Amino acid sequence: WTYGALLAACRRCGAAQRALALAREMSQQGVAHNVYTYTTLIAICDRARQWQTAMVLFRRMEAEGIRADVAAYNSLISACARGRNWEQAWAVFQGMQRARVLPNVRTYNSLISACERCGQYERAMEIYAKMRRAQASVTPDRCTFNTLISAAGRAGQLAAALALFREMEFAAKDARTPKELSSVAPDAVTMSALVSAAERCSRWDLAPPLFQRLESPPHNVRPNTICYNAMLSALAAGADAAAAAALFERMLSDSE
RNA sequence: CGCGCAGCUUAGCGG
Repeated sequence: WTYGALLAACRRCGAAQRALALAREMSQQGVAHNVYTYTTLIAICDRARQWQTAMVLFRRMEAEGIRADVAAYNSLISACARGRNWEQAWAVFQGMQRARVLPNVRTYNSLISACERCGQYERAMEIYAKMRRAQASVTPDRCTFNTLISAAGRAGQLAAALALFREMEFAAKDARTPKELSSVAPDAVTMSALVSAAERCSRWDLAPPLFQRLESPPHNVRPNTICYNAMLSALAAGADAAAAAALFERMLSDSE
């Protein structure tokens, strides 16, 4: 409906208050909410770090007899993840299975993200294994790997982070269609996650080669500001002033 | 023949 599009637009613009006002207006005018408007509202709670409110909305939706679909569950799991509550995220996932709603790659990515944010690297890897084993097995995408690399880096598991990156490279090499390739090819997020992982594991020496490998063929990743910041941070931690100065020059010339 | 914004996932630094 037109209200649904308006709510989505509010979310994209970060206008959470405006969206909530719109939602109330809908109710007052007797316009029924549906699974799309609820999902948008839950996603707004997600970004606003209000996982409890997200739970309330979800329950209200169910109480109104609206069946949650995979996207509705995903937005709720994501809200729990951002709220650093992996146990709640897992509970929602179990409820989803009881309701016989099939998880998709975003479901697993959000669960992995919940573990990552809670410092549960091992658990993140278990979920990764689980998603591939499931009867309706789900193919990991770039986002799955990026999140796992970040989790490994935070856990001080640099070897694991590098192994995940290698898996990613293989998946990209084995891609049979452009669509498949674009779903797994490393990107700027991969680059910053790897550089940060090297820094966190005190292997500053590995940051420049990783950066270079990502920006070279076949990956051809274009570093963005976040990548440069991650690199500068790693070089600073490694006390490599000369390399940092050189990188800074490049950063300035690249932005032209 | 494919694609086409009503909804869901990932990275750095500073504050």
